[in-house]
Amino acid sequence: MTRQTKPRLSDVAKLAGVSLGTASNVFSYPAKVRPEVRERVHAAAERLHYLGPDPAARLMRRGKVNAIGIVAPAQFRTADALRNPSFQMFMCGVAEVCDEEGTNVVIIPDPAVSPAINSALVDAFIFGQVEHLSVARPAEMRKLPFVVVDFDGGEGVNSVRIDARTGGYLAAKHLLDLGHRRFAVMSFLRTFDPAIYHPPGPQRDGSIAGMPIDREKMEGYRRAFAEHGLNIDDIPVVQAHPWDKSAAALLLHHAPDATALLSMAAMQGVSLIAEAKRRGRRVPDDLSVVGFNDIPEAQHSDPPLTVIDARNAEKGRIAARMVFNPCQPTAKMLNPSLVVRGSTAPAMLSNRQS
Amino acid sequence: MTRQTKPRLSDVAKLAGVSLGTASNVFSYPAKVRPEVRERVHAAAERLHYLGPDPAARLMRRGKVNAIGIVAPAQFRTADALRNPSFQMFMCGVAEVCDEEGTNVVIIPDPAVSPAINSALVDAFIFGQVEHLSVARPAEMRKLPFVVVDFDGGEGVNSVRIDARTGGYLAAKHLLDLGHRRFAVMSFLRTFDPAIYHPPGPQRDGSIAGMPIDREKMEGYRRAFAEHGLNIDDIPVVQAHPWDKSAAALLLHHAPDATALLSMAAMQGVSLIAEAKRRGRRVPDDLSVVGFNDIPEAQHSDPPLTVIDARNAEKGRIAARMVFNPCQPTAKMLNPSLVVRGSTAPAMLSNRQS
DNA sequence: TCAATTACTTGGATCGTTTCAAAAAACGTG
DNA sequence: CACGTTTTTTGAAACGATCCAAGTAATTGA
Repeated sequence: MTRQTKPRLSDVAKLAGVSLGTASNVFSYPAKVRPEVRERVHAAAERLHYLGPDPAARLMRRGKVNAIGIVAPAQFRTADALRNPSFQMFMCGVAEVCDEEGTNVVIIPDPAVSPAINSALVDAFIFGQVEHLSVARPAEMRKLPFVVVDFDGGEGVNSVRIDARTGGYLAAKHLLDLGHRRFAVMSFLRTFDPAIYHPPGPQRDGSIAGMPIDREKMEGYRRAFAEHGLNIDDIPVVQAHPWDKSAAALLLHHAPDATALLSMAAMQGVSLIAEAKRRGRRVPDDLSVVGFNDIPEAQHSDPPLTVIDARNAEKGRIAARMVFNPCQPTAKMLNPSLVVRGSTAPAMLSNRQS
Repeated sequence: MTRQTKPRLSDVAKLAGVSLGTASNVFSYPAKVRPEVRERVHAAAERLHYLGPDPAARLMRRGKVNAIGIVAPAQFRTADALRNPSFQMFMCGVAEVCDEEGTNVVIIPDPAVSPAINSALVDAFIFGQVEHLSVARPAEMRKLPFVVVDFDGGEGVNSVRIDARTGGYLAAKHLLDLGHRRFAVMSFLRTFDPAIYHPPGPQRDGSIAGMPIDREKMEGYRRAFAEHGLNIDDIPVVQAHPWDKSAAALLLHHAPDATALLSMAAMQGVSLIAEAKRRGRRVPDDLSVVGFNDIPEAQHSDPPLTVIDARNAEKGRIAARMVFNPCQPTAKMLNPSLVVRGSTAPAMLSNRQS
């Protein structure tokens, strides 16, 4: 007998001398089968090198895949998701729970960029940083549980998000409390287009921040500034993709006298430190920098970057648990915290007085 | 009519007044269907909120999932894979190709740790850093194409690997050429056990390096040393998990007079720089460090770490292309290169003479 | 020993598509 | 309009398991 084709459960059943149904039970509900028979079936499976029920066929009947899908943030393809440090932390959190549950993780590009989501075989979806609820349509249509991240889905939708408003507030307040009064902001640009410089001015709208969550950070900054009689509209902003290496130079060029920088992304915070040092400015002596998201790079830069910890891993864990134990849909909000490291210091007296 | 259950293709076909087969063709081979009919079917699908063929059923018939699986390195669960910087780069490379092909990526724990691989719905497997060919059994049994990484699978098995021997050689030669003569090595421990100090001695065997690829690095070091009349067995080695933060201190404690450090992992290289600075040693003035794998952290440390670039992303791209265009199985070997950054400098004269 | 109870097994229906041979329709031509 | 081609459409048979009602065997109690 040539083993041309892969063994099916029916082959195993035949060899073991039992019915297909019984063989199926051996693999799916072993308790239902007499140990002796079970043994025989396993032996037959062994001999045929049968690896267990075909996942596709099982899925078909059972409707369960043993996998959950993480959908990349807006405009991201799979590779972008894997490259992004804060999303990596989020995925790690999700994966920790999946490892416990014994399920696989599928990474899926943003549906706006690729239709791959429609052919994704998963039991549930986690939509990473969401802009519109519409991305969740495929999940709703397929009646699969899902969670949206960093977005308020409203009634009846699971969501987890960080209180970015408070995060922004804490970042700005930290610098203000250190006596800083001359600021510049690095905000988030979703696309890979060149960085944009937004000069101070009262007419700036929400578009100077890339995602809903970034607008919230900005509001947090605004509130902290207001408490010190400053207006965010008077502060220069550069909007750039998190990996745009030219952005740091652009910001430092347009805000040469700022003593404190607020970055909405941790990577840009790290770049700002590097670029500042390159320009001969000492961090934190001449210039303080605060980033957002406590990524590993923030800890290894020199000096280590002070950041707002957006608790990405925890966010991932919570999101995963939500889809694993489907219950009343809830909107969970996490509290960020300030992690003070070496990139911030009191403003020098000379700067304070200005 | 209550829409309790999700619409099936047969519902769409009925509503559109065509046969099931034709409706199927509309979604799978539109060219086979008259535009007018196609239109009608699409309209019916629209009305029923039908999202396209059920992936599970399609998979069942077609045998294609539109996803490929990346299996985590030995002993790694999914979360470990996502946390490891050099494996991240590898996965990014894979993902880039998958994004082009429009397929999803599934991350699967090492079969030795979790059986999730048996229920993984993928069209092909990429086995990340492999120790034994046996991990590929599930792929062989299911007759799915696969590639093993950093391992020679022998005849008839696809593989991609870095020439780690040359990598090790380049790293050691770089330091030797700079005049260094007193070394210490940080090698790789697969488990989370405490770091192990291996004193110099002729009896040390392969176990002082964790994976096949690490033994190759060690051989590269040995060759370079031999060219300068040195013996690797006379050099202290600490073997540690890449994220074991205590390992750097252990190494510097046991090799206080080394002027050059060779690390088999980039993260440990970064840690060594940090720990050395903490102990008041200047890098690269007093101490040179070379790491392996050009991860982002290597670029952002201070000073930036000199590394061997193991071309992880390229490795991922090649692995992915191999499983997408199944052809004659090949064993592809990549050449590493030395990336000189700020963590290495000529040995001081006083050290040279010793 | 027989009926009642319990513990396993069985066979066939089913999941929602794709596939493919065969039938039907449409088309072109003399 | 009858004929041969070509283009479309049809209907039934897979794909490889799970599920369940119904049947058979083993066990118990009297």
